[in-house]
Amino acid sequence: MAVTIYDIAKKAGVSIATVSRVFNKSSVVSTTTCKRVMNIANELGYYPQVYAQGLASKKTNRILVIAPIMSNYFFMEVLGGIQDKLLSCSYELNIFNVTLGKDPFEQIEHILKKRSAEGYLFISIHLRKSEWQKLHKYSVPIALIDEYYPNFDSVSVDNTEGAYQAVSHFIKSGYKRIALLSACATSLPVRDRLEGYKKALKEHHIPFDKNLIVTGNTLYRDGFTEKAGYEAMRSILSSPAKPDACFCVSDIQAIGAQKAMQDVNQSIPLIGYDDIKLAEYVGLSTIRQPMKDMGYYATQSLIDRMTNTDKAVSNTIYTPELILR
Amino acid sequence: MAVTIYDIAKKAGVSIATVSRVFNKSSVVSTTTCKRVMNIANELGYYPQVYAQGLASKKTNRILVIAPIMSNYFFMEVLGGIQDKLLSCSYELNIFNVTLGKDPFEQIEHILKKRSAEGYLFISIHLRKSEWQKLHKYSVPIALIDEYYPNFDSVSVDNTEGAYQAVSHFIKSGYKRIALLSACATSLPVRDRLEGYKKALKEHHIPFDKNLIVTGNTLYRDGFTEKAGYEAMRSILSSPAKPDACFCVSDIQAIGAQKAMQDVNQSIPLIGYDDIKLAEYVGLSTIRQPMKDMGYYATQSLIDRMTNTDKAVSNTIYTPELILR
DNA sequence: CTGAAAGCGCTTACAG
DNA sequence: CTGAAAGCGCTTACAG
Repeated sequence: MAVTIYDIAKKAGVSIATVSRVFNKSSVVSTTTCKRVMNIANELGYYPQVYAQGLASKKTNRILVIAPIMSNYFFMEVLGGIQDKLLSCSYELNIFNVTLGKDPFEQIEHILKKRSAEGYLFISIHLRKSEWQKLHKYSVPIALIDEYYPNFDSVSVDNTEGAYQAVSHFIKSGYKRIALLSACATSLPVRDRLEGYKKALKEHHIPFDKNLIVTGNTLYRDGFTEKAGYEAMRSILSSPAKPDACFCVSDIQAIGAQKAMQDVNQSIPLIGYDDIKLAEYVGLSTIRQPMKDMGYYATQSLIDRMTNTDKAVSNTIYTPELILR
Repeated sequence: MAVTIYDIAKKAGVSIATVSRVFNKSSVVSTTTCKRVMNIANELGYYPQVYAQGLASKKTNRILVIAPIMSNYFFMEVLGGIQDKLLSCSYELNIFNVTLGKDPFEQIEHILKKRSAEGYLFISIHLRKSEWQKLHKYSVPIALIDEYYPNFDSVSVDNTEGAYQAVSHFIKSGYKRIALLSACATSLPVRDRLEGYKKALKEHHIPFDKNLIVTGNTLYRDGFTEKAGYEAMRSILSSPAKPDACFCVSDIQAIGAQKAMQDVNQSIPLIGYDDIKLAEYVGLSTIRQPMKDMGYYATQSLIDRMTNTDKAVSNTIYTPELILR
């Protein structure tokens, strides 16, 4: 049997209300009783039961991270930032994985209805406007990472700008036929990056050629895999009118692409996206996203909202940075 | 206000006990009332409150993963396996990060005392025998991944064997001065791999030379980083008596090591450890650990124990596999 | 098959 | 500063 506040109360000769107050740091308790209670609690090895606390106080003290799949680089880094921030708070962190194949909105709505957390951190969750609207009606603290919607606090990176930088750099270096190694087009960041790609071309009066947009066949993880990158690059290199440079929507795909180039002993300049830690070690040029910071500040702004419901909505948009290697 | 069983009970004209039974699939409820209750629950958008359920039933339906840091490759893959298994069960997954710098045993003991989960999955947690002994006294279901202790269910890989395979392969290929690119010596797997390294040397009558054991200066994450690998390889390559091959205790370090070799334009054969997905794409030979399977089966054996406390303890030990690239 | 009732371990106005 | 008491939303013997 676990120790309860009743055990402590009895031994300390006080009421359970007092014990409860001690643990809630309600400053009204006298120092002496506070100390006595604490000592006895330690002695008995007391730990408050989260479930009882939650039920009684109607607070869960939990933050729920909602994300597609957790085992990917971007997510890992963002999560690192979230954890860093949470270290200084007393919130517990839960993670919910949106199952692929099922409607994400439905899953999220269910989760929200369960009310198992006080605040929600959405990572790379992309919904329709009408769906965001509906979620907004739940009027529960939500912060978005890697997505933007005016009604919610958010931290994202200007994907259009990132792609624009990469492609512009190629153009300025004299390249004309620039391939876009893309991923699943349902992904919003992917679409934005395509925008940036087009914008750069247009600005330099290079006609858009849709044959230069290539995707791997592997659709697992929206195509953000080494394998998908490998496949796409193989197909790029074997196409009749070979491109002379390639912008790739993620580093992980770019690493697959590098391998493909090596395997057929051909090489064109490549720029990836994300700047995952590995990029530096495999000599990959890329567009840097401050992933860790994004996690950190999104968490901060979520907590701010949780403690102050009517603070103004903040939408932070980072500018990505071209890293040449 | 969230919908409760009271609301449903009233609307359905039954008692709350009946509503509760419907949701607990207690088969004693008549099909007609069951349907009626279900319909009303859906209509009202009812979701049971986990905290109330937990308090009343004294069950949490949670599994807690306890691990050092989550943002590393090994952890990610193992977690993938855990999640795969959990998909078919109704347990919720929580993750607790052991904070570096503080005593891990103390942290774990606190967590266990809180009793916030019904089963615990330890990933890469290495304690003293006396500490495992103490944890065993809590008589709560615990399964170990990447660690072995006779009293707990566990899934691990024979680290000594893995290192032995790698080093033996080098020796058979004619190499004599084989460096060991190591990591933090407090890590049990690292120590076991050192064992295997020594064993292979001994068997082939090659004297052990401790100058061939190299570690990076970066101790972050126990030295399992690209950076630490890079540093170590730089120092290896600049040592007076340069080795002619190198076995590295993790792929992530090996990738750093590859970069180091490139930077100084030297190259010696390298074998890593883990077989992370990237290894294939950077052409890294390695010792494969079935990380995903480990997560999957450890979870399975934990759940088995949770449902059947006195099943025999199972210690699964995988044999690693040499992958040449 | 169903209901009344006690209880899970806390929190928190309300008095004093 | 402290206590008595109600209540959080469920579950589960115990009767019937």
